[in-house]
Amino acid sequence: MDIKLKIGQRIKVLRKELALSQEGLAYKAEVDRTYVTDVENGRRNVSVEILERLIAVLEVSFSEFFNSKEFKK
Amino acid sequence: MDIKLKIGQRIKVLRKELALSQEGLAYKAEVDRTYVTDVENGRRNVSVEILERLIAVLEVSFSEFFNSKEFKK
DNA sequence: TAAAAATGACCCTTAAAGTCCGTTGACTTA
DNA sequence: TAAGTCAACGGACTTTAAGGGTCATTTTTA
Repeated sequence: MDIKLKIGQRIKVLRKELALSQEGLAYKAEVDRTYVTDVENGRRNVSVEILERLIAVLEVSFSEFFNSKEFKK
Repeated sequence: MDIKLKIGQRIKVLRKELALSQEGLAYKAEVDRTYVTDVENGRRNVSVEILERLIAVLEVSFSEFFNSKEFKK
């Protein structure tokens, strides 16, 4: 599966665990509202600085974010 | 420390473990040699697709790449 | 210790990342 | 009905990632 989609799905799962809307995540991470939709649907090749902002809002470290079975080989 | 530099340093460590030159890594990952220099020195905000190519050459998964102390909180 | 190899730094394109405006449809609640 | 939230999508726009040329500097090795 595409890395962009894996990341998008992981973000979506973590976002829902926090009962946050896409717009809420976007606001807190200071990215565009429509951008979050695209990222979650695997349509964006995010840069590491943007990813850092998103996963900070999701309250996980890079290590935790990628410590999920879809990122293991 | 800046996320770009953390990633750059991690790449450098893994690259040296494989006794690979920046040019060798660049060639295998199909990116420019000078780009690898910049990435390792924390001057590039890499996208996840480029990062995927680099860490594939370094023979680690995303999970393994980020399973290093600098990425834990 | 000189040559060769590897890395670093600068600058300039262009392809793509990321923003911002809007609309639409599904679902919920009053 | 109506009004609100949420997600998806499109088009136009601005900003920046990524590619690539060249030369300088450091490191390695013969």
